[in-house]
Amino acid sequence: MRSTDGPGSRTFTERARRAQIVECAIEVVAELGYAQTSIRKIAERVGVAMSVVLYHFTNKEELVRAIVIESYRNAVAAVAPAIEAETSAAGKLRAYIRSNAAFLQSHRTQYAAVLDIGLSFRTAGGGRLDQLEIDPQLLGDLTTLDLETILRRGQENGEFRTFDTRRTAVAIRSALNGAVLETAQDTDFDVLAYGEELVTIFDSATRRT
Amino acid sequence: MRSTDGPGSRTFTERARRAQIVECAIEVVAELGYAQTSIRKIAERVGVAMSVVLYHFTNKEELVRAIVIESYRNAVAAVAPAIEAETSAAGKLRAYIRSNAAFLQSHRTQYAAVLDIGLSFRTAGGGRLDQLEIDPQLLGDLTTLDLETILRRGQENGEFRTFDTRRTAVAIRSALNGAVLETAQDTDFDVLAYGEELVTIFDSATRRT
Amino acid sequence: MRSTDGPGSRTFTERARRAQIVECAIEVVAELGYAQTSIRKIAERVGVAMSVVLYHFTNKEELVRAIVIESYRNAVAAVAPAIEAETSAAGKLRAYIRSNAAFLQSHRTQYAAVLDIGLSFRTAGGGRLDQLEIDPQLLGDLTTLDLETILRRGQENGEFRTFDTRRTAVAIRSALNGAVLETAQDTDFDVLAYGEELVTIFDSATRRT
Amino acid sequence: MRSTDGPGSRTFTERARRAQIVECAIEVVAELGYAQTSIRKIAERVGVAMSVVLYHFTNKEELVRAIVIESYRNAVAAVAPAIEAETSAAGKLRAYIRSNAAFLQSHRTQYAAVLDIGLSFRTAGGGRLDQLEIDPQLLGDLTTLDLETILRRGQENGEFRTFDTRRTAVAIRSALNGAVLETAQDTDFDVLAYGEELVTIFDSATRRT
DNA sequence: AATGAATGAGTGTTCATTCAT
DNA sequence: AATGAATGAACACTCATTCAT
Repeated sequence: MRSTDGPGSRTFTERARRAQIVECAIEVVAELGYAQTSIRKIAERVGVAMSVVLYHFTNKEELVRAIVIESYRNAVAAVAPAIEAETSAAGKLRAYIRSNAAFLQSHRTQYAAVLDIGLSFRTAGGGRLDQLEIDPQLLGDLTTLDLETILRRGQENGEFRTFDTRRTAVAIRSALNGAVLETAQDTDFDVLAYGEELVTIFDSATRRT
Repeated sequence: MRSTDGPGSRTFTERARRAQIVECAIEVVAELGYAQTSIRKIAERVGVAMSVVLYHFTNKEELVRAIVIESYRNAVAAVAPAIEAETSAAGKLRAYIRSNAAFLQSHRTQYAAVLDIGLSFRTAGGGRLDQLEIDPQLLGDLTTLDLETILRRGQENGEFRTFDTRRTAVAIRSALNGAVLETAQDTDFDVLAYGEELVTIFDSATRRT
Repeated sequence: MRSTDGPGSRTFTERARRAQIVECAIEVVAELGYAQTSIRKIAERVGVAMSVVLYHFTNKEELVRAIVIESYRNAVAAVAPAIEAETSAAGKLRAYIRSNAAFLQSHRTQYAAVLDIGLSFRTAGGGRLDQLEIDPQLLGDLTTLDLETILRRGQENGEFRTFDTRRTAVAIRSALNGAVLETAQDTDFDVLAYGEELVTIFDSATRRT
Repeated sequence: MRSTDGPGSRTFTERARRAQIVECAIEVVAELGYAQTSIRKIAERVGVAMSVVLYHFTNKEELVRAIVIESYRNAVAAVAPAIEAETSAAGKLRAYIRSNAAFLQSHRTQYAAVLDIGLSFRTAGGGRLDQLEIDPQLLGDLTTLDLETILRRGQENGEFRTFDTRRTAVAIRSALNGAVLETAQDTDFDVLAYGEELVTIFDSATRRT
C-alpha cells in the first residue's frame, strides 16, 4: 500500500475503504472538533480496528491531507459551475459568494470540519495546513475559483473600480468563513441571508461609482 | 491562593507570577497553537515546575480564562478610547476597524493566541469558549465596543442606510479576524493597509447613497 | 479489545494477559493495600508497560471489577460444594464457616486483596464496591451461599431457635472477615482453628436448647 | 514545635489547634474515606492554610497517630466505666459489647473514620497501623478494656466454660467492627439491636452449660 | 487487506513535603 | 504561630505509531 501514489494505483476495495474512512473522519471532526478527534474514534465510527485506519493512511497527517483534498474537491464541484455560468466579473463575484454560502449551508458539517482542521492542525514541526504540500493536481483546476483573479479581471475590463485585489479577496473569504463560526455558536444563523448581505456589501465595495 | 477571588485578594508575588504565566502561555499558544499547548510547555517557558502553574491556576480552564480576560482587557483598553473619541457613527465605525487593525498588528501574538483559543477551546463537557462564564465585570464596559450598537445608532440618526445590523457586524468582525489567519501564513501581510481597505469597503457598504 | 464483552469474545492471548494482570493485581493489592496500588505497579509486576494494562482494561474500575469477579468465582467454587453436600441447616452452617475459613487460609492473599478493595474502593462518584454493578451472571449461582437463607430455613424446619437472621448473618460474616485482618497482623494466626471456634460459637448460638 | 513530646510541652493555643485539626480530620475521613482524604482538604475544613496542618504535625503519619490516639481515648472513656461497673466476668462481657455498640452508634462518624484508617493506612514502608508504635501511656490504662483478660478471668473463676480466649476475643471484636461496615452500606442498620444479638450469641457461647 | 497487541511519550491533576518569611 | 510559594513524584488516562501475524 503506497498512499502517496495517485488514486489509480489502488484497488477498488482500497479506494472504497479510504473514502469511507475520510467520510467518517469528517463527521467526527465536525462533531467533536479536530483537537478531540483521534484515530481510534474515527475507526470506531467506521467500525474497524484502529490499525486499519493507519494501514490505509500511514500517518495522521496523511489522513488530514486526504480530508482536505476530498473537501476541496467537493467545494470546487459545488462552486465552480455557478461561477463559470456567469460571464461578467460582477456576476462571477456574486456567484462566488452565493454558491459558497449555499454550499456552506448544505455541507455545514464538512465545511466546519475542514475549517477547524485548517485552524487547529499543525505538523509535527509546528507547521500549518499549507505546509502539507498538497499536490495541486489533486485539487483540480482552481483558476476559475480564484477570487483574486476574478477581481483583477473585473478591474481590467472596467467593471470594478480600483482597490487592492489581494486584500479585498482576503476580506471576502474571511467574511464567508465567519459564517461557519457564527453557525457553530448560533445554529439559527441564516447563512443564505448572510450571503446576500455579503453580496450587497462587496457589490457596493467593488463596482464603479 | 484562591483563584476565584478578585485580583485584589492576591499578594504581589502571586499577581506577578500569574501575569508571567499568562504572558508565557499566550506566547506558547501563539507559537504552537492551542491544541499543542500543554501546561508543561508553558511552565518550561516560565522556567518553573509544571506544578507551579497549577498551584496558581487550579485548572487548565482557569488559565485559559485568565488569558482571555487579560487579552480582552488589553484589547478594550486599546480600542475603546479611539471609538469614544468619535462622535458620528461613521467615525466610530472607522475607528473600530482602524484601532482593531492597529491593535492586531502590535499585539499580533496575543490576538492570534486568543483567536486560536476561541476556535479550538472546548470545556470538559464539550462547551465552547462562551461557556467559560467569565464575569463581565472583569472585562470592563463593553457597550461602546459593541459593533451592532454602533451600526444601529448610525441607522437611527440617518447616517447609515438600511441593512441588517447583525449580519453586517458579523461580516466586519470576520473580516478583521481573517487578518490574523492571513498574517499567520504570510508574515509580510500589511495589516494596517488591510484595515484601510476594510474601512473603504464597509464605508461604502453602510453610507447613504 | 472490548472489555465489556463476555470472556468468550476474546482471543487466547487476550484472555491469558487479562488473567495474568488480574493475578498480579491481586498480589500487589494484598501486599501494599488497595490505596497504595497503582496501575504502574501492577504493570511492573507483570513486566509490561503501564499502557498495556489499560489496553486490556480501559479503566482502573474495569480492572477492579475483574479482580472482584475472579475472586468471587474462586470463592464460590470453593465454598458452594461443601454447603450443598450438607442436608441439614446446621450442617450447612458449619460447612459455610469451615469452607470459608479453609478458603481464606489457602487463598489468604486473594481474600485479603478483595476485602481491602471492598473496604477502600470508591468509584469516581464516591460510590462503594456495590455500585460497581457487576453482572450477577458472572458470579454464578449464589443462592446456596446466602447465609441468611440458610439460617431462615433452619428456623423454619425447627433445627434452629428463634433469632434475627439478618443480624446473625452479619455477625458470622464479620467474624470470618476478622480473620483476614488478624492474619494480616499476625501471620501465625491459625485460621482453621479460628474457624472451628466460630463453628462452636454459632452452633451454640443457633441450636435449640 | 516538637510534636513527639507529650501534650504538656505545648502551649494552650497549640493544643487547641491540634485538637481542632484532629477533629476536622476525623470528620473528613469519615465523610470521604481515608484514601480520599488529603491534608489540604483537612486544612480547608479547619479554615487554615495547608501548611498550618503540617506545622502542627510534621507528617501525615503524625496526624494519623494523633487521630488514632484521640479516638482510642474517647472510646476508652465511653466504654471503660460500664465495664468497671460490672463485677462478674459475664457482666463485663455484656457491658463490653453493649457499650461498644452504644459508642459505635453515637460516634458513628468517628468510629468509621478510625476503622477506615486502621484498614487503609500504610506507613511509607508499607507497614500497617500497629507499626505506628504508639506510646501505650498515651492511651491510658487499657487493662480493664482488654477483652481477652475478661474472658480469661471468667474461665478462671468458673463463670465461663473452656474455649480459646484469643480466638473468641477476635470473633467478638470482628463482629463489632462488622457493624460499622454494615451501617456504612445500610444507614438504617440498628446497631443497638445488633449489640443485643451479639450479647445473646456470645453469652450462650461462653457460659457454662 | 486487516488486525490485535504492545508501547513510550505525553496529557492534566493531586499530593505530601520543604522552606523562607 | 502561621503562611504563601514552590516542588517533584506519583497518579490515571490518551494517543499515534509499530509490528508480527
